[in-house]
Amino acid sequence: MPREPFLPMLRELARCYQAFEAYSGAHVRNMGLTPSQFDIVATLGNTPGMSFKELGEKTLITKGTLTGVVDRLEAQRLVRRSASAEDGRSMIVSLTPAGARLFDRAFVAHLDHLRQALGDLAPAQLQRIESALRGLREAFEAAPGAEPSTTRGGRRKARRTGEQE
Amino acid sequence: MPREPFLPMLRELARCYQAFEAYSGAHVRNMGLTPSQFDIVATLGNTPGMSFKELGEKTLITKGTLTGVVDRLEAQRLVRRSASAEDGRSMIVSLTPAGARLFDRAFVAHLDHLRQALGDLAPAQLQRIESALRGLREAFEAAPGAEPSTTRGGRRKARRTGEQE
DNA sequence: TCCAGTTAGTTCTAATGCGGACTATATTAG
DNA sequence: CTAATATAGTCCGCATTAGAACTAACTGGA
Repeated sequence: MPREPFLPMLRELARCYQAFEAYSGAHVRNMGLTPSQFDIVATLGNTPGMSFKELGEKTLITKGTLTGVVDRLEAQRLVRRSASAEDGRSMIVSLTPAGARLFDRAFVAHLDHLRQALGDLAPAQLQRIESALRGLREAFEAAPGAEPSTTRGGRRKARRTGEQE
Repeated sequence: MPREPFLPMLRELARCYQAFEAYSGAHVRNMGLTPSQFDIVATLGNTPGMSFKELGEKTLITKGTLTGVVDRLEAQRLVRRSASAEDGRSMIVSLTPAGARLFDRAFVAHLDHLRQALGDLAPAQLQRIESALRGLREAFEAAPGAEPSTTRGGRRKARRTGEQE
């Protein structure tokens, strides 16, 4: 048993995230969507649409996965692809009227569901958790060897070229 | 923009977990393992082996997934299945000598990698993060409608049979 | 003993998920 | 203008992921 003080914390991070995913995901699936699909619908709600790149950054879904998820949402007539007027490479994803109706129903219902779990936590407590998590995330992102992937965490723009440990 | 105070916190939870996965996963992949496979090897290291059930609880991998992950590790001769002497239904998974050697190398290397990101965090800070996360997890697990899955979080033992809201 | 109910693992399906190769388009250097 | 480079999405291979159905083995009570 190595006495690394951060190991129990990392274990708790994984358990906590999985508990959230399980709680949130079960409810989302009851509404006929996968968690990723719900993320997309929730992100596109009340917007005029956005590019794959922007959608991927907001939902933390990598581009390769995003193509498939949008494909399936499009097959259900919940979202629509259209060409960008500004950039010939870019596609705009937006909600169809049916998608917007689903958003109106599902998003509110999901907030209610989350409130059942988190409604009792004080705002100050939520703030503490959030800042604790932010500090932890920044530790990972700032570490040497932290690789900004093509889509995810694209904060810094193209540092050195070869960053293999 | 609904003013739910917990939404920014949940977003930060997801971002933080993904940052950890990206940081940890990239290193693990460089060693020729997937994150799940590494989890299994790390969990089995320095133990006489354990059942699928126990392994699933410790690694947070559901049993259906576990079968496939262990299959691939077994194909690489890193782990071994053997029948349990006590329970005819149960299989014991343990590291082979090659798996134990991999554990010795990879686990230490991975701890070093994690220390590069987390080594500067004070123990008190780690404690704060850990207890913040524990409180959050317990909120999800205690919420009405939180369902302990077959493998994960098996704290309560087999309540009612059909629980579909 | 016998049986109803439970549990351990496997199998199956559908959907992510990541990384890398690929195409088409944009941008920049010269 | 033209070549080199970078970017947006798609496609591919491989591995995970949840959940449900299934089989075999255990457990309890009558």
